[in-house]
Amino acid sequence: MPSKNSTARLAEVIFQDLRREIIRGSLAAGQRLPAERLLAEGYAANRNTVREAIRKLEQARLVTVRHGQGVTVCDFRQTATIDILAPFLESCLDPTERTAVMLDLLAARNEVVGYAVDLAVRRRGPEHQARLVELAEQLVTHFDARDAMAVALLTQTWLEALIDAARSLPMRWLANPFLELHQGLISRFPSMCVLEPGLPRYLEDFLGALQRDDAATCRRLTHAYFQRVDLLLLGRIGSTSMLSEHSPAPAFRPSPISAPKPPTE
Amino acid sequence: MPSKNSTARLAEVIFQDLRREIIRGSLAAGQRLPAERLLAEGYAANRNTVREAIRKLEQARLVTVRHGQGVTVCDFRQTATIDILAPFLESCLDPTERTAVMLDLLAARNEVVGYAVDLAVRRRGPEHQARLVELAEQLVTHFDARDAMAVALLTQTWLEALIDAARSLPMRWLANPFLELHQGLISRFPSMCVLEPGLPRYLEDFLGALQRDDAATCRRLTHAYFQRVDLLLLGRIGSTSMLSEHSPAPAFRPSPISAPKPPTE
DNA sequence: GGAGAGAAATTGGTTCAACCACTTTGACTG
DNA sequence: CAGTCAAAGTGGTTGAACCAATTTCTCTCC
Repeated sequence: MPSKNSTARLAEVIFQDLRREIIRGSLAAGQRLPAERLLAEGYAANRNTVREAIRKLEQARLVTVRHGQGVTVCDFRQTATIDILAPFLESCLDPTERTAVMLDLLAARNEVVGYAVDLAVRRRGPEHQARLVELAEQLVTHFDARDAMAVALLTQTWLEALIDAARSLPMRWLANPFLELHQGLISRFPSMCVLEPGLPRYLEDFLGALQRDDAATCRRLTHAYFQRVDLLLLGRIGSTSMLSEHSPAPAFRPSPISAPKPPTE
Repeated sequence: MPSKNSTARLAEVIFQDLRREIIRGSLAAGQRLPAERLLAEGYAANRNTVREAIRKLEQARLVTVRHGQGVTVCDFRQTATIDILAPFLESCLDPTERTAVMLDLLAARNEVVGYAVDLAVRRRGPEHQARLVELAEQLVTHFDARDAMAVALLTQTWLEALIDAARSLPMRWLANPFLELHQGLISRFPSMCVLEPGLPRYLEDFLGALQRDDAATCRRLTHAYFQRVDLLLLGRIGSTSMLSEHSPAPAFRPSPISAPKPPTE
């Protein structure tokens, strides 16, 4: 395994650290972040560096910044976007909530994929169809070779091809966080790569329905296949310690700040 | 109409300006941004201020930054997330593409809402149900009073209540960009507030189906209602100059930079 | 002349110190 | 006691300087 990139940018480290504190609740919603000068001191960093981290927190809708008043933590459960998924699964300390989010995430993913398939079948061009046929062949090849990792990576490509075929920018933008999360999970947890026995059958039936422009069947088949995959995944998650990689203690403790009353909105 | 906020933060202005340039294609995918020092000079700003803007672009997945190499523009059509929707509709210069995205957006919104309804019916608690009943009453009241703006705002609240009732964090995170966009549109374009004649009937039928735990019917009713609303909206968009508010010329012109070849990935 | 080493230039990353602008606080004045 | 205004605290911006990664180019050596 390649060692962690030793040249991590300090601003990025601070951003991720504060984000983790927010997700874990150490920095609770409504609470004020320590002043930039204090944060800089706490991280042994310069104020400008801290400010870059705060800009990223702001863009991720995890804090709101008001001139003269300070930086207040948002309730990320209410305000965040789907981008928060990966760091949430990484940092969340409550295994119950993490599992619940994982279940809901998989269901939502399947819903989005289902809609993408629907669009893809109706809007695809010849080049998209050729791409899907090509990917299906490669998938079956690696499936027969029992190469779970290759199948997982190609499944990622398969999903991207479906989204390309859907020719919908909002669809792509909606799906990107899911694809990114999927990518991150299979690269960090290779054991998440499963071989679902029904894969060749799914691909065959899918392409058949695709030829008939049968969007409903394509959607149903895809939904069913990924549900079976998710069942396998959940079985592994239940039996391993996956998703329980806890990050080390934060470099900064917001100790000298007694939780102030939520600011007047 | 209140004048534009005069105390806009410079870093935020630069961020939005560069974002607009990226969306419009003046800063094309693969191209390199001018060096931070040049950007600072172009905006008559300090380099640290420019860097804060670049951090936001990076967080929005519109650029990638590499030490020693520069800032390269991403293909936002491929890499962005649904957060880009509002600025895209604001800044996109191609009316054809803007309309296409608008149509796809509404369809995707209805798909997401449909899924939220499905979850909401199955997971709701008494407090959520009471909230929906209360909102339905208020909606009918304002509908009878022909108060289109109030109906639009309450519809927003209605959607949020449905998402709350779904009790799914990923669902909430998925829906937030849509809700935010909706909020921004109705506040900036009050003419987008329509009174769909079938609203009272929809609410009545919805609550009836809710009582019977009939998720499928609730989903179908909601989907149908919002499709009718969208039809009205699209009629207005077609007949007015809505969504054609072009921002002023950018403060910065990436003139001295001849498009370099895409960097080796 | 070509390959390789190394210096120089370019670019982002970080630091320091200072000052401006907005908000809140609280003491002072009437 | 109310209003005013100074002070404190906080984010916003600036300028200069230096560090670090990468690219580019030149020079040396074979």
